Amino acid sequence: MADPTPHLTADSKDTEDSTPGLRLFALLELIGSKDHFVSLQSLAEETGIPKPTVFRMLQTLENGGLIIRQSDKRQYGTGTRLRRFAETLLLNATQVGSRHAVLQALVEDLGETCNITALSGNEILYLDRVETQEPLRFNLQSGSRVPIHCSASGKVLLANMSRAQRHKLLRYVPLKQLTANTITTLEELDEELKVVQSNGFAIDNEEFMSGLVCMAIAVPTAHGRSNQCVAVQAPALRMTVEDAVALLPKLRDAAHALFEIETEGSAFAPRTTPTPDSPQIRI
Amino acid sequence: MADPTPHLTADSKDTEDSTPGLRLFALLELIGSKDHFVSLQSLAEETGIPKPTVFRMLQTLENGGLIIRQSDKRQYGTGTRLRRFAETLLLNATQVGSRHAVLQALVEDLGETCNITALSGNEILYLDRVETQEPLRFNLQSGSRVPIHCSASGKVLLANMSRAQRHKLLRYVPLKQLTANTITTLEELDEELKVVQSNGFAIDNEEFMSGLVCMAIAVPTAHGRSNQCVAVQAPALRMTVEDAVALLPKLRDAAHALFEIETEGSAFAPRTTPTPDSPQIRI
DNA sequence: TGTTATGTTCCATAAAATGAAATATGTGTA
DNA sequence: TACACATATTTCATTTTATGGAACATAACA
Repeated sequence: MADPTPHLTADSKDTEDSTPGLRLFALLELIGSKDHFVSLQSLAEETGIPKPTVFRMLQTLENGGLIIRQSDKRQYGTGTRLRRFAETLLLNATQVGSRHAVLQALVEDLGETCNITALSGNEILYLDRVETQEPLRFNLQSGSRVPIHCSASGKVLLANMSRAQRHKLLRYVPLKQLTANTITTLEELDEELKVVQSNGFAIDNEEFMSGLVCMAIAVPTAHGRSNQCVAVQAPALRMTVEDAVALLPKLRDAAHALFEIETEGSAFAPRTTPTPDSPQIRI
Repeated sequence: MADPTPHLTADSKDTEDSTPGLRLFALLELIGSKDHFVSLQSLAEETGIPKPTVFRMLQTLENGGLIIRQSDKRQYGTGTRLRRFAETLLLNATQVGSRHAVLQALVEDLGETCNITALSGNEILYLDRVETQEPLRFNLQSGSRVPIHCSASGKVLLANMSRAQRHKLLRYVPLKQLTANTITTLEELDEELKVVQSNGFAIDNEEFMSGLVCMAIAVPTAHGRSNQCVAVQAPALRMTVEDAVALLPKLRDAAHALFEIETEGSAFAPRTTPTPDSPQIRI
């Protein structure tokens, strides 16, 4: 049975253990999150997975050298291979590091919270996020997801797609009304996206959450369509739509920096953004 | 269609893939071992696994939030969940017990606060920390982070990188001036790193915080570059740079002990540090 | 010694992984 | 525009693996 209804996991941090491989990894995460050795029994209890199954999973992990058993054979802990993996991973996360640095600099410059987002499935995924120092701010974790039709990032990425592609994607996405401003029909959305496309940026004018204004532009790519955005957001009290538009040049600079990070190797990064100097902006 | 490439993976990366779960993890390792995004094709080639299979595996990993696809959907990289896992793992690994013990012994020996640190993204992460008994001391929690360019650990790890990798990482890291001594230009930093590399240790001479002196050396690894440091720190009033250098041998012993803990299994631990007996030290 | 908590094996069944081949999608070129 | 080529995705019959209830084994404890 193909599953026509995509799961909107929203912000639930439940690990979707849809397949044995991911279950195995989840078990690994559980073991790795302890600072002490753990018994089969406790793992079975904590995960709710039957003991024989956990037993076999642990056996598999041990064969792989990912976990080890203490001398008495009854307690499990993380293995060398796993720790080496973790170290290598962090060591090579230089892209993430640079990305984060760009975001941080942008936030310090603008004084408002900024995000790097990506399209994942039919939702917008927060890749990274740096918060403003202002006491009044909205709280969204890096790694969480928001709907595509009522977020600035979502609209930018949709506007970058072909009409066919977009409609295919939106087919199973309910255009849920989250605030009074949320766009809830395909026709209206198509209209809005035309504006977005011609402007080169998208505004979320309290369409996702009342009182929250957001602006996003696409991070250019060397080839193909963009799948990432950089966005700024703030309470409507502090940032009007006009204020947001005024930040555009700085966002563009950041987007370009992100582009250069993505295309790291290429010594010379041709500016692929059309970037007309002064596009006529319609709001 | 002549197939010039024999199916044996050239890379010797062959881990006993006795089961799908481990194969999945091996794929994850391969992706995590790159400092750039990779295509399905290249993964299929490198692993020798047929494309449709790799495709499904990647799909699984993406569903689990372990990897993400960038821009044009054709390149894969490590996801948020995976990096969080790596950090948690290093912070909580089951050998923290022994690790902590080594640190504790070192602190008792030296009489000053010592840390174990790791690189995560573009920051230095405090993995563990034991405080001196002295009443005058600086307060930094285990789990907190400091900038890479003005910490002894950061400089050691940067010195261990290739020039290209380092510059990629530093390109977007603002070299913020935190004290009068902070190095704030790439040129000066490059110079300093040469010294660090030749010395085999790094000094933070009140570059991060006024009045705080710190020295760090890398914890050796069996394979690849080091991602961890052991460091000692103290108020400048109590420890001059010369004092710090005098502690070098004891730090080296501790680093070696940590190395042995990390590689617990391997009966014989070859000393991978060059460790020339008396390197000419430039300060 | 008996009792309990925990670890391990068995096995019929359900679920998942597999990869060759076909199809689709994009990318570069005439 | 069309065409060739590379890469990505879907399909599907088949093999392989995972699953968990129940039985069995072993260590821990009183």
